[in-house]
Amino acid sequence: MKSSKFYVECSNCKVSANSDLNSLCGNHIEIVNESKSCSEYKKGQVLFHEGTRPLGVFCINSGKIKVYKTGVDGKDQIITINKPGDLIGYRAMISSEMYPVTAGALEDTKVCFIPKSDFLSILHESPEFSSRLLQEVCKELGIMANSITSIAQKSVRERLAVTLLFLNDTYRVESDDDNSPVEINLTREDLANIVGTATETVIRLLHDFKEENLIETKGRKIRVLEKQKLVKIGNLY
Amino acid sequence: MKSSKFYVECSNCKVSANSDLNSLCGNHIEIVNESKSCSEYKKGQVLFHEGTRPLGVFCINSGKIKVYKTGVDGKDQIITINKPGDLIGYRAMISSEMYPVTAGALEDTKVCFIPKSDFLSILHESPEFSSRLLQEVCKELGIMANSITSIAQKSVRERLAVTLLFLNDTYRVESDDDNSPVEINLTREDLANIVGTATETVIRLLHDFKEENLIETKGRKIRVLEKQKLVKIGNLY
DNA sequence: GTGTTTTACTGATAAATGTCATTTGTCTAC
DNA sequence: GTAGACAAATGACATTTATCAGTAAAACAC
Repeated sequence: MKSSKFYVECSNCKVSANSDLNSLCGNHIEIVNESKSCSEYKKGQVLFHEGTRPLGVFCINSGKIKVYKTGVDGKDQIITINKPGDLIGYRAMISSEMYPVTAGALEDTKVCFIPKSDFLSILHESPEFSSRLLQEVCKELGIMANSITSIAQKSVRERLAVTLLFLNDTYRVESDDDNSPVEINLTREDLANIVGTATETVIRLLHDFKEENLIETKGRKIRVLEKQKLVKIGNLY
Repeated sequence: MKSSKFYVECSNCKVSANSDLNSLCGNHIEIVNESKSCSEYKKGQVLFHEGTRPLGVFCINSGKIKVYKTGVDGKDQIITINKPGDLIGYRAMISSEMYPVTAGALEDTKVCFIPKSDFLSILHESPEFSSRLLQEVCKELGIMANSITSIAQKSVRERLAVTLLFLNDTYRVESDDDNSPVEINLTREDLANIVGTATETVIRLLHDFKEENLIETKGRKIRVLEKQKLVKIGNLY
């Protein structure tokens, strides 16, 4: 499964700047550092499955994770894409439920795993951390409300435009400035599973966007050329 | 605006059994009781508007509140319906954002309003309460993920069946047992705004359900007759 | 109760999107 | 580097759902 191990010290992990874990004090950081295990997931491998019991929390060190839900007909709906620094898998643990979603690697990804007992005890001991998580989760609920409205009301063309802009940010690497070209590397099927439509529909609309010179493609890779025009198409006021 | 005042003591408020506020200790309950103000909103009145700054938290005493987001074309998407005991309006406050949604009364509704400063200080002082809220919010994120998948993948007929089952629970009164008839009292437009479709489509599908003897209607009121069959239509495994 | 406004309902039609089948191209593992 | 597998692309078609227009009925305010 987990193909290989790697090792980082939390204290000098470069993703900590982007992580909720950075609200922990030195003492708690040390507990995390001692109890965690680091491993690499190959593209396509699953971190946890919908319907299973949470055993701990994952902190992404490098790579990208898709968090999705599989519908009755077997089609996946991607809920979020997570990046280095993000914590995943803690929500169901906190609400004492089975995972409502599955998490899988979109590319080769390094993650640290913090066991449930350690995570929960730190959560209880550190008001700073739990307050930070509460803020985070409240913010995400606003984002989700927005997603629901978007899927319910916008056309597929609009949603695809919005999604491309989102992915353009997600796939941007640190070093890039805001307008440097970004290579979005996702299968058309994953893209369709974010937008909430059929793969063929995405392909046809990407073709249109290409003809309108809004994007360019190279194999499966997509580059956004005209952000402003996509903003307009997406009806993002 | 708020047409009339009423008064309840938190200590003998009968909704507290269903409220997250019941995790507060006597001391904190007293602070809430002192600082809160109670008022009644008439059907159709708005508690807070999308885009405005949160000033406090509402605790529903009686009635029902719809929480919705208005799309660019002016159509509303209802995100949740809240009942007595529910707290609303705290999320944006916690994440220090403007309200991402609007809250309006679906029927004449009594609410208590707890000012921001009092609510936030209690949140910081009471680990039990903040932990309870965190659990609550995490659970809701799972529900939202489910909603997104449902809107993205299910047909309108399936979603309407699911929504009717949900409303059947929401409109059930305490005293009723699980199988007593429930009167769902919502405009067809609100129903469409939950399902995420056009009003006419809802009307046509309700007509079908009626012909299939799954529901009966009396004016605008809807009664669910065959829960099990709706479960099947909704593809709720 | 009565009048007025709002909502429910019906039909006809158009538009958007999904589905299926097939070909072409690209990725990946050996 | 090449074979085999997998993904992208395209066309034809079916289906769902939205939109518009108009009438009937119900809810609400006085």
